[in-house]
Amino acid sequence: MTQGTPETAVELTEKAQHTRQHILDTALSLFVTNGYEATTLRDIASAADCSLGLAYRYFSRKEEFVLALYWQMAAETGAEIAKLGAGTVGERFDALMTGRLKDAFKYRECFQALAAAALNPSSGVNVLGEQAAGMRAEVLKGFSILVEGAKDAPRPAEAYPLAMLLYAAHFAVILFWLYDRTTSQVATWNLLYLLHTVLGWQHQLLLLPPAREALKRTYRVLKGFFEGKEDLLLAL
Amino acid sequence: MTQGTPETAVELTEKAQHTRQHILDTALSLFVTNGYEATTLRDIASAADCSLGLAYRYFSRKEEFVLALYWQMAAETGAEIAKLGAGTVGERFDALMTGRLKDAFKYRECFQALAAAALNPSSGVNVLGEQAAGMRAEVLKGFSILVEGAKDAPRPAEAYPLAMLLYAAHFAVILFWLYDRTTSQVATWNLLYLLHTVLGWQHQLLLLPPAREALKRTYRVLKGFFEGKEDLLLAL
DNA sequence: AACTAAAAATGAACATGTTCATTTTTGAGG
DNA sequence: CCTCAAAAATGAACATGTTCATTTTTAGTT
Repeated sequence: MTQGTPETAVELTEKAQHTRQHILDTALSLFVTNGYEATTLRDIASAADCSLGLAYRYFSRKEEFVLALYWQMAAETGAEIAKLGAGTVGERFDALMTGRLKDAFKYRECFQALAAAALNPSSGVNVLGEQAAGMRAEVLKGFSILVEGAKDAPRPAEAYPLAMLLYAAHFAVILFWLYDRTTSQVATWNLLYLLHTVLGWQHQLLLLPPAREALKRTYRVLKGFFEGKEDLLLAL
Repeated sequence: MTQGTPETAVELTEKAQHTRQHILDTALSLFVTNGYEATTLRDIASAADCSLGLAYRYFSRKEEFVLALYWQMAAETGAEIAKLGAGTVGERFDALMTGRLKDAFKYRECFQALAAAALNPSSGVNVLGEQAAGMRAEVLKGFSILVEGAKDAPRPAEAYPLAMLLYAAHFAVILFWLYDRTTSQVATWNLLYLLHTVLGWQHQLLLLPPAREALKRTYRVLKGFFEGKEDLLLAL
């Protein structure tokens, strides 16, 4: 609910927490004013009035600063869903994403760097996979609530698969937004509105067996993808 | 059709071409054997029997090596589409992507690095945008042919929008594949099969006005996204 | 107060991508 | 064969992310 490093093995003393937070705040503020790439770790250390080595005591790589921010935002997503007003799945998803992206705007460049790092499995930054499993489960639960609490919720059997689909869509939209070069990210807002429309068909569509079957298959694919398991059920 | 740097302003002499190609080949082979990250530019230079500086004469950054590879594969995509057998849109798309991904397999890690760089607008590597416009147009034309030559091609008005959708889907599948941690990328193959199924509905679906409208809107969103223009028609 | 082990903090050293001033090679013209 | 400017090639120097051996501080115990 607060910030940074979930499921970290090591406990930090109160003083360490303070120092860590101070360095993190300094770093984020430098990122916002000067940009992520342009901010060197020496800049951060000197702005935070500490040594280079100390920054590395708390953040094992540069991306870790943004990762801390990401954890914070991911955690907030659950809370935001809870605050969502009544409405259809489409409306709730739209409202959620619009809000989240607006919040993230000032850190857009930071998240670009994070996405780049996360896309590189060898970078050690894992937004998906192992360590993130807890957070993923939590956000997924949030999307379940989003679906189940909607006016046009599908039948129970389809609710969780649909939630998974929205979870994947939420990542896709974030990626789209990060790389959207249209002015004011117009394309992203149009995409969200389009999704709004298409999600409006969801309830009717899922009355048809082929659509239900496709959703189930989509669910299996995404589950395999996010969990990264070998998924012994190979095909079909 | 051959390799590297399309629309490069500077002309290279024959000797320069040779040297460049030699360095590129050396680099790619090192990438494959030792991995992209583990291969330093000093490794490349020494394996290619040249100085560090010379490598930079031909490749302004490390990612440029993989970018050259990417251009080559993107160019081949057009040729692969032409070779595609008869079949439905779904079958042809499936066959194309399966083939392309199998070809790309040995460079998977390289492309991960490239994707990471490409995702970072500040990195100067642009797989989309300006310089890539020519290649994009060409590949898009390829997808048009894929659609129009299919047994279940939609009506002409919908062909190009559908081609654009496939173009976007092809990027999405590549990204999915790059980050697919299931064994042998099973999730990706399942995804492709799923898309195969869903694309099988395309023809019937596009007889319905709402679906046609949605496709048209999707087209507009994607067009804006890829061209990165401000797209004055703001909403709806 | 003295001692001490753990925690916190330091900064020099390193690796590697990148730049650049300089040198060497090439090849056309006289 | 000589000249010389352009092309090709060099390698030292730089910037910055990262590591690590070392020093300083902290806090609990005697």
